[in-house]
Amino acid sequence: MTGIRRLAQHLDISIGTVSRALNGRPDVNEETRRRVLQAATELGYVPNQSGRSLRQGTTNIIGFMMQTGTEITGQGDTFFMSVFDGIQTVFARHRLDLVALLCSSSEDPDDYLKRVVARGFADGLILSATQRHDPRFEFLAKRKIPFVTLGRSLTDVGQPWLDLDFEGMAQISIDRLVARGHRRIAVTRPHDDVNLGHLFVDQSARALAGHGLALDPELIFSSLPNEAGGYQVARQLLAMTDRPTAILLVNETIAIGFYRGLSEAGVKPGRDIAIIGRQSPQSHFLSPSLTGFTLSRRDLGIALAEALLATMPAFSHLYPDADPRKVWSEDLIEGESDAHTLPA
Amino acid sequence: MTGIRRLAQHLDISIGTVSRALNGRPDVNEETRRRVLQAATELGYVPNQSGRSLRQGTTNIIGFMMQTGTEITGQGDTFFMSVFDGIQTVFARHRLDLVALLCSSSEDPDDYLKRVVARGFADGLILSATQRHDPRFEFLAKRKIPFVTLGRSLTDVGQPWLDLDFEGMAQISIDRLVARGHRRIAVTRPHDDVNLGHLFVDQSARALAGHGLALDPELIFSSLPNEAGGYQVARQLLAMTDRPTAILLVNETIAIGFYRGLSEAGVKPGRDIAIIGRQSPQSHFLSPSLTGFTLSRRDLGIALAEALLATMPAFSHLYPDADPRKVWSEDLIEGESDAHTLPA
DNA sequence: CTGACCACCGTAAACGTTTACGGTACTATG
DNA sequence: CATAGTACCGTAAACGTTTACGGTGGTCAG
Repeated sequence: MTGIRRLAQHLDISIGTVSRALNGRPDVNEETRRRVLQAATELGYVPNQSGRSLRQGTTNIIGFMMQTGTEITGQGDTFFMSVFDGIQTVFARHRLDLVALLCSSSEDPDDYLKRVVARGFADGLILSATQRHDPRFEFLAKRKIPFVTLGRSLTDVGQPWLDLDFEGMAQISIDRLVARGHRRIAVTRPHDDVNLGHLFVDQSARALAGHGLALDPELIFSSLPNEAGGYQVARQLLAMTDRPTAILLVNETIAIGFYRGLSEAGVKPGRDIAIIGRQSPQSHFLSPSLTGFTLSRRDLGIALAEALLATMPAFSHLYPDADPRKVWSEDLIEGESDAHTLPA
Repeated sequence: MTGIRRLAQHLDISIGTVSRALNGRPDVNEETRRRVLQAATELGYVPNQSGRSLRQGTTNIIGFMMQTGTEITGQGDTFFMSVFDGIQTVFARHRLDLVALLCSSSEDPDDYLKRVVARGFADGLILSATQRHDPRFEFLAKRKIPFVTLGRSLTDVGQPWLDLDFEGMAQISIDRLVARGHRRIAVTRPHDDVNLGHLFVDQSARALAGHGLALDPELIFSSLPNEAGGYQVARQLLAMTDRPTAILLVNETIAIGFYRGLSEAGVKPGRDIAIIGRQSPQSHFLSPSLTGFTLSRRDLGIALAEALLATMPAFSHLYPDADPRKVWSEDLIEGESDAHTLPA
């Protein structure tokens, strides 16, 4: 005798009543419910998830899909850890288990997702590393699997998304640098077809145009979104005959490598070149200090979780006014790296 | 009509036969098996995991438990990503799904593990961030849940483990530095009760003793295992009146912060102080280049996976000679950071 | 007193598998 | 021809839940 049956036998009531009592159904005497609950903790009863899943067709699992290898995630991975933390706190409230689904860099993300879905693994998914055209969205929409994405995409199937305000960052950065006299301003972007690259570069160009300036195509640097990428960008930039006087770094981690590349050539941030980037736990150890954007990754995670729950029928009533699509502005932390000013 | 029943009806055979055919049982005609397999792909049939789990009492899931926050994992998290990658490749061969269970830094790892186990989540577990005394081991052993740990512990319940050869690294480093004339050699260790700290410091002391030297307790620096920790160590070290002439860095990530702290004071690695650390993707961007240990994290992951499978009854026959307990030696990559030599 | 209503509870089916058991038809052996 | 053996397949139980449905006993209004 195991499971709910054991509990029922012990209390000398039926398993139906036990189940109802545990699941908070109204049609059960409060006194019996109390007894059931007590016996459950006493006997250490915990419902079998397989039985429950089989019956209800739901797994109580939410998957957060990421990709291994910093070359792909590009945020130094600690970014996602913090976001994950925020998501976890929300789901824990609803007894939903959050797991990380790490797609190996050697596997196609689309195939990986198909496997996960075919297995009926999760009730909902959170997708990151969204591509500019992302076939995963259509796939999930067709299967009617609730999901939310971290990052916008041109592929729109009506799913909720959250994203960082890359346009805003570009605009603020450009305005700031132009005001300091810069005319030749470089920007970086990830090497692959991830959407944020387009958003960032395009808005940088528009912002420059607003000042009557153009974005020189030569000054758009594609890089791996990690330290190595930043280093490469520095080398390329230093090798140019007509160097830019300022640069925008779109990724969090590349500043480390970029600084290194500069210092090898004796070029000092804030004195010889102006830099605006993104803050990270690592960037605090850069010198001169980095001027860069920052936000609470944990809050972002919380918002992601709530956006997903809002689309899941079983929970949507709890989050009636969750923002289905929102851009998160980052705050600019002023450092020394963009102090470089040109004469008017 | 759904699932296996639909398939059976479509083929006009019984569900039992279908199941046997799909699961590779011997007592089914090869011709019918072929037909079943073909129909399965045609109709896109994929067995329901809940039904299967309920019947077999197994989930086909392996969990890799880590902790969020670099303050805890200490390896810059990219370490675990690579290990994860290796594990994944092995499990994929056996149709086991690997998920990452990320314990939030705000939750007690023991409680988290209990929740996971109570839910019957996984058939096996891989534990990281092993403490010197780790109650999780006894808990899992009592429940007879197969698990393997990345990292040794004083708590021994007979579980398999893999670990890095911290003793070997300490020995080699000390020998090397002593040969270069160093007498006052500092070591770092994580601030908490994680086992590797003890292994590393103790062996360093023994190695020094082998040369007739003692490890000055003042030269044992506890630090957070991240960039900030390395920076703090540098500050403390520089503030000492009787500075060490060499130092061993036990973590991968702290070199970044340590270098920064030194450079602020104009102290140059390899010229003013000798440093031996651990290589990481980030450390390649340090200058002067870091002398440090390295190993294939992916191979480590593969070995971890095989060690776990060897303890699982359903798979143990496939890995008869998997090493249940093994220390992985790292290779020393010679850089410039330990060039500093003292006169005899 | 009768009927309706209500609060609570028990019964049993259903979810989709796997697998022990037994049955059938055919082959080989004496 | 009788028997044993074999190859293959169908039947049905079991895994642990949830939940629709119906039943029981009580209360209360008419």
